[in-house]
Amino acid sequence: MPRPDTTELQLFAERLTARSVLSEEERQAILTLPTHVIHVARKHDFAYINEETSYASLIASGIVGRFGEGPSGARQITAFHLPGDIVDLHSAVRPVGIGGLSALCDTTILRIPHAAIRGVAARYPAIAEAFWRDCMFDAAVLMQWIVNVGRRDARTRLAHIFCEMAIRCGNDREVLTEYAFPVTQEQLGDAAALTPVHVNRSLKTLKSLMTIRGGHVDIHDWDGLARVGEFDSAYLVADMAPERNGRLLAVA
Amino acid sequence: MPRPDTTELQLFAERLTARSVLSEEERQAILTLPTHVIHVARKHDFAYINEETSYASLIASGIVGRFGEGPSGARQITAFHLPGDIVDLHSAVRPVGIGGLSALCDTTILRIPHAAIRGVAARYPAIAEAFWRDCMFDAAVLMQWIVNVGRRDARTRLAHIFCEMAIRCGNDREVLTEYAFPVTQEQLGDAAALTPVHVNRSLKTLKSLMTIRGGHVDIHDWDGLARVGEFDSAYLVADMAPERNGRLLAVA
DNA sequence: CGTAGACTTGACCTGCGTCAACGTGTGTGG
DNA sequence: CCACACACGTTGACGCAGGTCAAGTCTACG
Repeated sequence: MPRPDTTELQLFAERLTARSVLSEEERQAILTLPTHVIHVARKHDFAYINEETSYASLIASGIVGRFGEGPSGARQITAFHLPGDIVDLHSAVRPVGIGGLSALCDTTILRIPHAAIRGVAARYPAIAEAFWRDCMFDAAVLMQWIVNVGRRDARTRLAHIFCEMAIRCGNDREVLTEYAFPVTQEQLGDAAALTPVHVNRSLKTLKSLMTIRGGHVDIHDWDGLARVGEFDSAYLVADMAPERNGRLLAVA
Repeated sequence: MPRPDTTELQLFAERLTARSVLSEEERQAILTLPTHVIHVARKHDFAYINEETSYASLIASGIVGRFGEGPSGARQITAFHLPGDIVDLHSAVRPVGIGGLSALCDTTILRIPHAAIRGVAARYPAIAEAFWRDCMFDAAVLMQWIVNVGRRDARTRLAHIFCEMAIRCGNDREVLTEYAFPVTQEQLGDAAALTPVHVNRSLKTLKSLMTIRGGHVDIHDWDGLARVGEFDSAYLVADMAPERNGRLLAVA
């Protein structure tokens, strides 16, 4: 009888194999990772910067934001994480909180002990490689986020975020012109480095291209939105030329 | 007879061993990596986003900025790299440019073929782990950069950058109250998401805490600068508790 | 000693923040 | 089934940090 968590681990395994080449045995090793379910209510933080951890967190459902904050308490969201993401895979190799983690809506999480993650990575070098590569995709997103927050105006920033989520919600394969994105305008502001008031005003100027209502995004004009958002999906998608993503570290 | 590049590889090896535990044999494997020297004149770009590469770039001397840019040509520097850094270690596992690379001053670079990097990583799992960990330190810096650009005012942003460089120039061990940082105010602006004019004005308000002149930074009041810059070095420094940084992936 | 790139300074402008009030929807208890 | 509360969204008036434009000044190097 299959364990109840298999479905969520499968999501994670799919994400990995979309970017890296894994054998069936390796895939099975991922799917049999031990997990422990926890629930986090919306707007609750469940990890803090510089905190030491002994497990990684796989999102089963919901949305998680990683954030930093200034002494005044002003938050800056540095990344959104969706179901199937391990929000802190990096902690396998440096088990220190690199930022806070907050559930943006009601979220359920599977905790995976670091020991187990390190175990599969040690036994299967191709898995270690896949983990490392996955972390590098996240880093690519971070760089775009800096450009977004640093060099674009409010309208453009928001458009860019909605474009990015449209791709990521479609599992980096297809563009979803409609997807669930249950965040408040205040949280959008924390991500885009804007005040909630200005988010509201800017969203109105995007009305012909996209709308968000009740946590649901509708993109009416993808090309237009991508143009306004100065969005190029290249940084997100893995082209799966096997010589790029397959077992580069495997001993000959 | 030692090869001429050994000195620079040693810098890189030191950086690795400051964060990860490596055996003498593994250290030797790093030091005997094949390299090829190239020189890049100041203000010249030598890598572009989405470009495919077959080597990684170790800085022997000089400073390199990674940048993104908007369609209008406005640049945003997302990271500074110093001698001893491999600016694109991530490319070992995803050989696609994640951003442009520009020499901020005259810079000499050692190119190391991906094949060689993958070779040592495959032969020595502890080295693969060290590489991965190193990339994660860079990611931690990226997150702080987002907070910096998103949520702080001009004066604070600049102070934060000078604090970060004071630690990094001291090899993440000591705070240098004086260090070489040969960048123009325009480049500082590209990093802090400010115009050169405003960088100039903001630097003047920091005069009592630090000054930069002719590419040389003098910090007159470290505590004051760190306070103004809302700077906490925890994200940069590796505490070397061996159970955190040593050979986590080594098979028992 | 001239020229080009960096730095400086001033005057003015604007995108976004701030503050404050008012809608709107949804879930809860009576 | 209503009402009331609370969180979220919306709108307007106004202020300011930082952008923009433009004119110097300094410095290194040929």
